[in-house]
Formats: sequence, structure tokens, C-alpha cells
Amino acid sequence: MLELNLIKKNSAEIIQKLAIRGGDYSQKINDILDLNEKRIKNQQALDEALRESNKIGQLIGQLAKVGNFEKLEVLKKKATQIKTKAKELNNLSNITIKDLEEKLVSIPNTPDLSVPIGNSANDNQEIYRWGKSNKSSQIKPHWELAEKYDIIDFENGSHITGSGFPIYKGMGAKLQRALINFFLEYNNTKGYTEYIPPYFVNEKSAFNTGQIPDKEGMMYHINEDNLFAIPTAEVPITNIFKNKRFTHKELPIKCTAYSPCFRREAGSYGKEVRGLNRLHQFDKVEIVQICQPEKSYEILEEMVSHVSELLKKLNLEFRIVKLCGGDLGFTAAMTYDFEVYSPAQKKWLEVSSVSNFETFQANRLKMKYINNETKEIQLCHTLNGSSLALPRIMAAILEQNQTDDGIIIPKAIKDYINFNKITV
RNA sequence: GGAGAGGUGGCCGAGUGGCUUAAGGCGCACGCUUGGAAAGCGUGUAUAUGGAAACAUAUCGGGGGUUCGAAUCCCUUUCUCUCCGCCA
Repeated sequence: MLELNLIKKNSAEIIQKLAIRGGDYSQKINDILDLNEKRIKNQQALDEALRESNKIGQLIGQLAKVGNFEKLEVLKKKATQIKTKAKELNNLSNITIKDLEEKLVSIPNTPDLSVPIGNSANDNQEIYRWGKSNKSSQIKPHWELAEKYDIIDFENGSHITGSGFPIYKGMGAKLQRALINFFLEYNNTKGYTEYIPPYFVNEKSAFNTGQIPDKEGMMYHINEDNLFAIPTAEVPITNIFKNKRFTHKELPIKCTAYSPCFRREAGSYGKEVRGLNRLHQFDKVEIVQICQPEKSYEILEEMVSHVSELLKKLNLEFRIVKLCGGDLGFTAAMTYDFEVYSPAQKKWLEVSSVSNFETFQANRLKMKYINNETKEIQLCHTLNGSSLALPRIMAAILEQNQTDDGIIIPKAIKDYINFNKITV
């Protein structure tokens, strides 16, 4: 949620930034400003009424002490009248505030000015490319390899639950587990504290990180308890720090967590969902940082190089893409996507999305810090990224590391796994 | 699931209808003291909204009610703790 006082101060700049997403938000922003004016007027009238009523209340207290009950009764009547008026004003004020909140919540985050303008993924900017994989025509897709080596059972998974819920088996399960450990341990060495979060969250938590109201349909919902299965560990992890006030010494907060992720992915079909391309349940290791506003873009770069390191250690061909305004998520101000190459599908698969949310989440979470120099209380900036999403990493390892007699296990994870090659 | 106890400021903790934003303590900041430090002493120290400011209003888990007036009484909801039950 954007900060109301920033909208008030810099509405022109905000409209300009939002235009990077490809829409004209000036009407919405103006509506918000109008509603805010209305809100302030209401509040002032209400405060005035309450002030009067408080004064009379005090007077009554004094009169009661000296026993002047005649005058007291007169004042009581007057106070009741004011109270009635105050109640009306209060109702009016509540309606306006609700209206205002609703409008405010519907506005996406303002992209950073460096975000390229564009409508779709086609307008994203590739900023980095690394590695080289075998592109021969003999290359097999990962779903065929998974079957050949009997390490992932897509069919049985879809019988047990539905499509998009694969079963990892034997060396496949071990590889997955080794990768998770490798990611977590590497994150640990870079100062990220490990967490195991809840895998279900309530409505408020989902709202705080921006899944609601924007992406409600993407989450599995348990009606009976009104809980959402987490689409990413970002949701519970970021919520850990709601209503906190940090000192500059405590920042940045660095967290990492492994969790399964659940996504409904309604509307996906065909080759998009083939094999490990898109699943309803998948594993992911996440990194989250909370920091002072002036440091967030520096930290974004740090996180980008962190994720790059992981991919280089796995020796996977990948590229980094800076998302354009039109492809940017609702809550993000800037996002870098990491994509590994699938030589068999001849396409890039997203394995990480590293974003700076600036104050967008912190505003809903009331996550603040005290500026050491000015002593002002400001909202923190939040950032997160995958490090990494397992299925597509798995797909890339299978495809990029395939040989005639097996899949070569990346050297980087040899400490976490007790074989060098997946064989029949 | 049953029964009980409780949620007060950054933290601990007092407070059962009126000058209580809230005693006391801890912590923190500044000053005095000291060769320096500790101790000691003194002063200050919640947040949000509106306002140029003075100041005003709101906030003692959330919501509602009683009352001229609620941290304090009533209703409701939520969370935590203890005991019992069930259980990996």
C-alpha cells in the first residue's frame, strides 16, 4: 500500500511512476486526494465536538465534588447532545476512511524510475547471461529423463492429488533434498538466519504482504478455518516482523526459509505446465531482507549477486532479466528475474524473482525504524527473492547435465549427496 | 474439545468510574561527578491523525455497549498461559 502522505506530497511524481506500468492513474490518485480532504474535514469537526464534550465532562466532575447538582444536570443534557452529534460525525468519518482505504489498497506499487517501460515479458531487459549448455538435437526434455531414471512420478502424483503434484522418488528425492540443504547452508554463510515458518497463514497476513486483494485466486484456501496455504515463504517470514520498530543497529534483518509453496495456477495449460514447468506444489528456499530505505537498492544488488553465485556454483546456464513496468508484480518497485535455460524446450525457465518492495509491504505491516540521525520514525524497506525454486532448477540440471549414461550431479552439492551421477 | 487465569508504554509492572498517557522500575539519551570508567545524582524519554505552531483528538489486545465521563463496569471476539481430555 502506498503511503498516503507521499501521495499528498508528490502526487505528480507518483502518477508519473505508475505510468511506467502502462496505465493512467491520475484519476484514481485524484480521487484519493479528494477523499483525504474529506477525511480531514470530518476529523476536524469530530475533534472539535469531542473537545467540547471532554471539557464539559471535566466541569461536571468538579461540580459533583462541590455538590452543585443543579448546574450539573444542565451540563449533562448539553453533553448528551454533543455526544449524539459526535456519533454522527464519527459514522461519517468511518465511511470516508473505509472508502479511502479501499482505493488506496487498489493502487500497485510505484516502479523505480529506472524500470523500463513496457507491456509484457517481451519488453523485459536481459542484463546478464552466464554459462553454456549442450544444445545438440539429441538432448531430451526433463520429463523424459525423469521417467527414464525413475526419479519423478508425474502420473501417480496426479492420481493421488491432481496434476501439478509430482512425486519425487529415490535419487530424485535425494537430489531435491541435497539442493535444499545446499541453498540453506549457503544462505547461512552469507548471514541469513534460517526459519521454518507456518505453511498456512490467516487473511491478515496474506493482506500484509500484498497477496490479498490482488492475487487472492492464486492461493489455496481452507474455508473452515479461513486459512491460506502459503504461495511462498515470503508471506509468513515477512509477517514475523510486523508492528516492529527497529533501531539502525538491528538492520538489516536477513532471513532464509525453506518451504513448500502452493499455487492454484488457474488458467495454465498445455506445454506451459508440462513436466516441472509449472506445479501446484513445489519446494523453494526464500531469502528476505528488511532494511533502511536508503540502503534498499544496494541490498537488491547484493541479493542479485547472491542468487547469481548459487546458479554459478551449480554451473547452470542462466540469465538475469530486469522486468519492465507491465510485467512487474503488484507489490514490487523493481524486480530481477533469474531464468535457467532448458535446452530441450529451447526456452528460459524462471527460477528466482528478486524484488525491492520499498515501503509497500512495510506500510501494511507497520514495520518501522528510527532514523539514527534525524530520530524520525520511518517505514522500512522490504526485499525478497527465491534462492532458489527447486523444480525448474531440477529441470535444468536434468537437461543441462545429461549424458548417455546418466545425469551428472553438480560438484557444489557433493557434500549433501552420496552419489555423483543419476543412473538407471 | 472442557475448565480457569490473563493481555497496560521499548521491556517489566501498578492501577476497580473523573486532573491517569497512565505510578514505580528497567532500558535508552543528555548533563553533573571522575584521571578514565562503573556507581551515584539530575533531566528527558509512547504512537497516530490534523495543525506553520501553540495545541487538539484518538489509542491500556480487537469490536460494541452503559455513563456527562471507562484502562477500570457490561457484552462479544481474538490471542497467550495453567489444568483436564485427545493425540504425532
